[in-house]
Amino acid sequence: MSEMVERVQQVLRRSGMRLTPQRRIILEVLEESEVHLDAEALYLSAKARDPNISLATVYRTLAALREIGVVQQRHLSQDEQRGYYEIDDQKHYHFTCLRCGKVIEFSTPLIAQIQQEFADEMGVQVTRARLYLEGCCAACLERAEKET
Amino acid sequence: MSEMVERVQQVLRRSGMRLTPQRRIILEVLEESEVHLDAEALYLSAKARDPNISLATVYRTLAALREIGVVQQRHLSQDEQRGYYEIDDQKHYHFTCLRCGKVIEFSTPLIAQIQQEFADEMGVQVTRARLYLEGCCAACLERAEKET
DNA sequence: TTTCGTGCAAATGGTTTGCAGACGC
DNA sequence: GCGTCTGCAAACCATTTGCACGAAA
Repeated sequence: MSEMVERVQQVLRRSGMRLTPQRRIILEVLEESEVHLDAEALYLSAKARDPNISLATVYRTLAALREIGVVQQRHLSQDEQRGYYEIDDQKHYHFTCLRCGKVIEFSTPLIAQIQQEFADEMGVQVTRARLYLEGCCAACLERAEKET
Repeated sequence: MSEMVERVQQVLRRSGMRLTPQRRIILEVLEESEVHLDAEALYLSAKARDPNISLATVYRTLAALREIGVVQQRHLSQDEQRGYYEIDDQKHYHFTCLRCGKVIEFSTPLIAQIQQEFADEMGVQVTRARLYLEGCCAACLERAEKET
């Protein structure tokens, strides 16, 4: 069992929840995936390991994992209402190419600074920051250039 | 006619679209609203001025306005899939209190810096940045304090 | 008089839920 | 055994769409 899955088991336990085979599969798929998965994609990958798993279980597991802070839901583009899911390793952010859909992850210390400054100024507590950049990736820029 | 509405009319024209009474009402509601509206709330406010207006028209208008860059759709909390809409005045961001739902708008020059640095580093073009902070507002922090 | 926009109602699609059985502690 | 979890199917709800009519250039 991966270190991450083990950690999640602890957290689940503390909330009176269980690490079932289905939940383990979903965690593994999330952990191994290179790309950002929506519920349907996650369901299909999970189904490959356990043909009996149901989409409802995927959603319920995602809800449970979000509740305990293990998984984050993303809205990668402003024009999409579907959710994408990933293990919450906190401090990384996303750039989405509006042309080809490619997603690039990045990080920056400036977000922590913004968070800090805003919290100090307003007397609030900031527990999460989401930053999404959108635009056109290098490959698409190049392709657009050629077409001109 | 407000300056903003007039400006929008130009942009609509350029795309072969019209500024109908319904669209004007929706723009006015968006412009005058203090809070962030979802489609349903926008529909109700618009209906107060024109009882015949339909929810479908609200959605179609929002889609049109987003297409020409006049309106932005927001996902104010990670746990909500419903969209909230506002006139796109670009450089301001949102803090949402997860306890009471209060939304605070703010701005910071650091986002422009992040955008710039990322674009330079990766050779991409960044056309939009969305930043959402979530946490607990001052009032809710205080209330929580008292309850302890 | 052609094009674009609207209202209505029905369809869509992602997500949630009720229920009865299965499983883990 | 008790309480949690699952699969299935039905329900939900925000959003979209087809269609026939209405309005604007």
